[in-house]
Parts: sequence; structure tokens; C-alpha cells
Amino acid sequence: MELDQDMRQHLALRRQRPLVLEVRDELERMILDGDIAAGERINEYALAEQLGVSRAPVREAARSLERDGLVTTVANEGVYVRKLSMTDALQLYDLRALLAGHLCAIVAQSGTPQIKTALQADVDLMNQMIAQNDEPSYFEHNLVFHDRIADAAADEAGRARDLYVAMGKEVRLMRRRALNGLPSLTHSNAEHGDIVAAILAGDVEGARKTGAHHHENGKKRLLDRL
Amino acid sequence: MELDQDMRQHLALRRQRPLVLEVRDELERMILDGDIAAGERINEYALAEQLGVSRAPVREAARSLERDGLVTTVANEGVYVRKLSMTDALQLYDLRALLAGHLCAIVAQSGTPQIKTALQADVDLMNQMIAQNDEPSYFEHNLVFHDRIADAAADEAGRARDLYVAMGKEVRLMRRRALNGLPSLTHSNAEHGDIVAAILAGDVEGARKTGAHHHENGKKRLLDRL
DNA sequence: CAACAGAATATTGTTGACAATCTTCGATCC
DNA sequence: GGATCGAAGATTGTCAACAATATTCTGTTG
Repeated sequence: MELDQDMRQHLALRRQRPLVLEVRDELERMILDGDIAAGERINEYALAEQLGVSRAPVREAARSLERDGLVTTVANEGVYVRKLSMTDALQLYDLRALLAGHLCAIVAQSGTPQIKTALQADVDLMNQMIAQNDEPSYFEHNLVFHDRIADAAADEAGRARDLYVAMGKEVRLMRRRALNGLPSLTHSNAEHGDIVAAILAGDVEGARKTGAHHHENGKKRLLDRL
Repeated sequence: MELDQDMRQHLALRRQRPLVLEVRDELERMILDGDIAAGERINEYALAEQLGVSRAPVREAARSLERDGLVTTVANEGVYVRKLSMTDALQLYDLRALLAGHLCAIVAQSGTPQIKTALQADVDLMNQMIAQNDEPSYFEHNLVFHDRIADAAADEAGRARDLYVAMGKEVRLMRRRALNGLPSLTHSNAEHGDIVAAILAGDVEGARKTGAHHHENGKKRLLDRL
């Protein structure tokens, strides 16, 4: 009998996790946390030693991360933590904005009432956080908000969601702390409000537009810093 | 398993290239050509033997292809040629159409005159091919046309171009021959004409719209076949 | 001192072997 | 006959050693 692939994967979760997945997660964390600087070479042997595994899982993990754009490989030389050029970064923001608009449009078209009320609640909550001058909480809940939209669209655009999330990690390679400041937060959450308003109204193209526009702020901040 | 002599020679001549890249290309070809059916499991040992290499490069190649969506891996069980569900396929068409629109918009905004005349020439040439009832040539040049647009946008959206191309391969996993027929070709090339017209006019949003619309035909054909 | 060649070292590329896990298949029991 | 269990085989997971290549060091030469 032939099992469905999804079923196979589900069953696999019970089994012990292969080392390559552990290594992949840890290496990804190291890169995103900046433990290894952008442009720096990753020493297979040293990393394997550090993690207490052999080089084979390390190499496979690197191969996996390569497709996510987190590392680049040079033959006979090694794998490097990817160093985003300015143009790469700007293009990344554009593309991610495009995907975000797509996701917002989908939620506007077929989001459940539960999702919609949750999104409105998110915006309200973030407004409270701004009023209380609680920037860390805002920053954190901002991620929750965007994840909620992405997850809500996952049924109809799973691949787009995955790409959106992966590119969120890629953006972090820039490793430039964006200290927003309160006025910026207010502006940001106003845009969140616009997105939610369009979604609640079922305004597909409006949601696409506001969703994309909101994500272009990162690009603007980057350009301002030039 | 016996290895083809040409294949051995091919691998030997290109030894400066890491084996994983050779294996990756060959495995990708096998999948796209349907040598290995969708949903089928890939036997690491057998494939390694067939290619005259050890299993490590094969495993790395599979890990690489995994991120492209061509294979899926189940722990302790193996890697399978990805089998696209109908919903996956439909979503893929949507997302690829979105990217195509993005690329067309970029060319409309900043394509060089050389590119624009070349695109117009492509459409004219394809019209001739239709008139001559030469469907194979049309099919081939159709790819040239779309590649030209994608490449023209690569400077400003390299990542988007790469994704567009990769998803083109993913779509082929459906492995359903779309026998177009002449009327369909005429219609298809009329849409090409619309895209080029918008690009020549510098109509960014028009190019986005016609570019995306053209790519939704694959989705329509898929739905018609249900 | 700079430039260069070549040895020494470090690192990646590849392999074959062994361990862990899954699948198959037959024996046993009800 | 069908279900269950376990041994045997097949396949993946991991490792350590070796080969190929790149990098660094060092001494020599001009």
C-alpha cells in the first residue's frame, strides 16, 4: 500500500529527528543571531566538532540553507554566510512586498471572520502598546500580526507564505538594527490599520496595495541610511 | 547496475566541478524528463551506483533539490520525487503569474530599446511560425520569449527571476502534456502581443496585468481538465 | 625588501564501512 | 483465512579516513 506523502511526513515526526535537521536549525540560528558574521566562512570541521557530529550532516545542512539564500557555496573553498549587497537587499524588499500584498489580498478575499476579528484585535493591542511606550512588546506583536496574515493565507498560498517567511529571514542578513522610535511605530500601526480595514471590507486590491506598501518601509529606511 | 560509457566520460571530463553539482543536474534532468515518476522514491544507493559516485554527493544533491520543491524528504525513509497535489499546482500557477507580472512590469519600466525591439521581433516570428503551422518551433520560441523578459528584468529583480525559472521547473512535475492546437497558439501569441505592447508603451501596470494574465492560462487548462 | 617558488598546513571533496531504522516475508496462533 | 510477531534483508543515517584542493608559511633570490 502506498501512503500519502503528508502522512509519511507526519509519522516521521514521531521518529528521532535526523541530525541534519538539528544542525540546520542551529546553523540558521547562528547566522540569524549574528554568531557568524555575514561574509564569514563556515568551517565544516570546526562546526561539526562544536556540535558533536560528523561533517556529513553539516554539509547537508549547509546545502539546505543554500537554497534559502542564507549561505553561498564556493567550490573547493567553502560555504560563506551570505552577504547581501545593497541592490540584493532592495530587490528583496520589493519581492517580499509583492508577496505580502498577495497574501493580504487572499485574506481579504477569503479570510474567516475569526481571522478578521483577531487581526483587528492585534491592531488595537499594538495601539495600546504604543500608548504605554512599550516598544519591545510592539516589536514582538508586530511579528505575530504579520504571521497571522501569512498563516491565514497559507491554505490558498502555502508556497507564497513559505517564501514570505524565508525572505523575512534573509532580510535579517542585513543585520542593521532599525531603531524605530515612537513616531515611527504610530505610523507603522496606522498602516496595519489600513491593511485590516481593507481586509475587513473584503477589498482585495486595497489589501494588496496597503499590504505591499507597508512592507516597503524597510526599503525606505535602508535607502535613508545611505 | 551498468553505467553508460558516455556518462562516465562526461563525469570524468568535468571533474573540476564538484560531483554534487553534476549529480544535481542529472537528477534534476531525470525528474523533469520523467525518468523517475512523480511520487516515486529515489534509491540513494542505486542512483549513486548508476552515476558512478558515492552516496554523499547524491544526498547533498537531493538536499539541494528539496528546496526547489522537486523532491520531498521523509526521515529514515528516503527522498521522493515531489507529487504535486491539484491545489499545490493551482497555487503554483497563481504565484508564478504574480512573479511574471512583476518581471513584465520591471521591463516596461526600465527595459532597454534593444530588449523591446527583440521582444517585438519574437512575437512577429512566432506569428510566422503559427502561419507555417510549425507548432514545435512555436513551443520552443515561446520559451525564448519568456526567458528574454525574465533575463531583461534580472538586473532589477534577480531573485524574482530565479524564482520564476525554478517554478517553471516545478510546474513540469505535473507532467501533463498540454497539446495546444493552432487556435490556442494564436490566442497565446495575441497575449504575447498585449504584453509587448504594454512594455513598449512603458505601461507598467498594464504590463504587470497582461503578463500575469497570460500565465494563468496554464491554470485554466488544468482546471478545464478536471 | 619585494617577489617568487615550493613545502607544510589547513580545509573541502569523496569514499567505503558501520549503525540505526524501516520493510518484507514467512511462521505461528487464533 | 486473517492477524500478529519476529527474523532477515534492504535502505537510510552517520562516521572516520583518505584524496584533492586551497591557503599559509618560509626560505631564497633578485
